[in-house]
Amino acid sequence: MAKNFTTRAENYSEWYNELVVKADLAENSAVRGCMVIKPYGYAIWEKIQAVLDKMFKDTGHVNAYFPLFIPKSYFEKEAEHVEGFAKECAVVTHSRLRARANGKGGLEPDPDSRLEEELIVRPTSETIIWDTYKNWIQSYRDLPILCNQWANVVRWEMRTRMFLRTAEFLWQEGHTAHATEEEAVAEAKQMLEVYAEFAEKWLAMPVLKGVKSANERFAGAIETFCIEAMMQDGKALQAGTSHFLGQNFAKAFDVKFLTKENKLEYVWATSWGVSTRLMGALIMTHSDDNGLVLPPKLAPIQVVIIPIYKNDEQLPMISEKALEIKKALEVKGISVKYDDRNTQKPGWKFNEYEFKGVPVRIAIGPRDIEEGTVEVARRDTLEKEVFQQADLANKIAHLLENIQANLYQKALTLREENTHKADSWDEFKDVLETKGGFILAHWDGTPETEQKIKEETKATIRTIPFDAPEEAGKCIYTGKPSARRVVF
RNA sequence: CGGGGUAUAGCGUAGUCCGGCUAUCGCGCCUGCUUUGGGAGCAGGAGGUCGCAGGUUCGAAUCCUGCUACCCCGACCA
Repeated sequence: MAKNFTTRAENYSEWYNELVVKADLAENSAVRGCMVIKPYGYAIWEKIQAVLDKMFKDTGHVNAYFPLFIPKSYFEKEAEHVEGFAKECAVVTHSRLRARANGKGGLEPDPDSRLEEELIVRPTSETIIWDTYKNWIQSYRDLPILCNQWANVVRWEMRTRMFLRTAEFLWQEGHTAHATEEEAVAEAKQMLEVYAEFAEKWLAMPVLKGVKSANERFAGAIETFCIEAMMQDGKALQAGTSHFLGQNFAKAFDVKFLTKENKLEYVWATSWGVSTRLMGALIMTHSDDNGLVLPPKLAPIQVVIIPIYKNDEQLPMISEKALEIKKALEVKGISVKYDDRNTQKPGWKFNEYEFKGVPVRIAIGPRDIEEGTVEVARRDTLEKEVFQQADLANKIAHLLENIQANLYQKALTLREENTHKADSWDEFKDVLETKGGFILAHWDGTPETEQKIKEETKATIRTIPFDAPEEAGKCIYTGKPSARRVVF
């Protein structure tokens, strides 16, 4: 990726922001740190929702909905959890407004309406869900509970970025309750697999599956599994997490059940989530200087047809052919937009749909009508080719598959080119400085060492990969033995 | 929350140091004509509490004080 998307974009961040604006995905809201997701951006989110929702249901989950407000005291019940989220909560203190007392006009919270207990706008729903689950669970026959919630959450972040970290964001959060530790761990791992499959097959984004180190773990979890992707600037992005919560929340909310053997035991828990950040990942993984590049499987518009005509007499004939093509494509399940607006010129439209990342563009004009052809342009390579109209639908369907595969391969190649091994402290620092990207290195497994490495180099352990080969080595920092490499 | 920066039309900006005529220019928008295979040309037109609140001054976008919002870097995070 070059950095000349616009003359103003001086770094990757600016490039990304420009891209979001030009592709018409979202804009900053008047509300601090929040964003407005525009119709085209939301269409992508709906697609993500639809696919994930089906995958959740295929793995036995059901949807439910829990309250937006959480009583403050719920947070106080799980010590680590409250510590993790306390600094970024929106707090509701009053229930009504009144005219300002100083008589200058305007409104102020009515002091008489002060809430006895403040309500927290959910930053995540573990607490209120576990408070609810307590009432749902008495016996092993009530387990497992496999619920998912599609919702918005609020985290009062210091610094925000569209899609990647907004004060309010949309997500799904799964919360499950199990009778045994093994079952809960299996659930957490299964959902990570679901996320990884979604990322790779739908987003065309290769991910590393693994475990978070203790320092990076979710507040209140025993183990955090994650998928990590590499963006085009070589930086890592956490694209999804799945947590094994052990019995922490069951103990905090006193959720016990009677086993077959009539023994009272605490329930085992998991939670897992992905958010609108996935859209940020999608943008940063594939886009180029001409705008967004969407993988065909997620594009709200997969094919756009643009008529080219000199005068209004030519249009009906072209439209007839274009609509015929549109119909043939739609029969194949391809989503097609025919843009016959006479308010914009063809060149303008070409640019417009490139900004929007539409995978395939078909242009059809008088010349094509005569010769029985169309001009087909693919967004990923920007190549144009003349296709015969005969059997066009099959050719386009094939092309879409081809683009999907190509995007994945391109992203994978980029990751591989930017992943290096380091076997000594000097080599580690050198690679970090000169190459960046992911570094595979040995680590002694202690939080202290991780912390020291972070302090000295700013590098963090992104994940401890599941599929890392067993390989004896020495920690790059302390020289102590290590069984496998981790990803910095 | 620490460091740096910015705020002028829908968007991007000039002007601010050194106060002074009707606040500059480009994109976009509207009207008309000509155009249409890669962001059209010409002509005309509409659009402004110069972030907010005070202050200094004959006079403030410009100087002073306070506030707010946004952007970048860091810490934190999905």
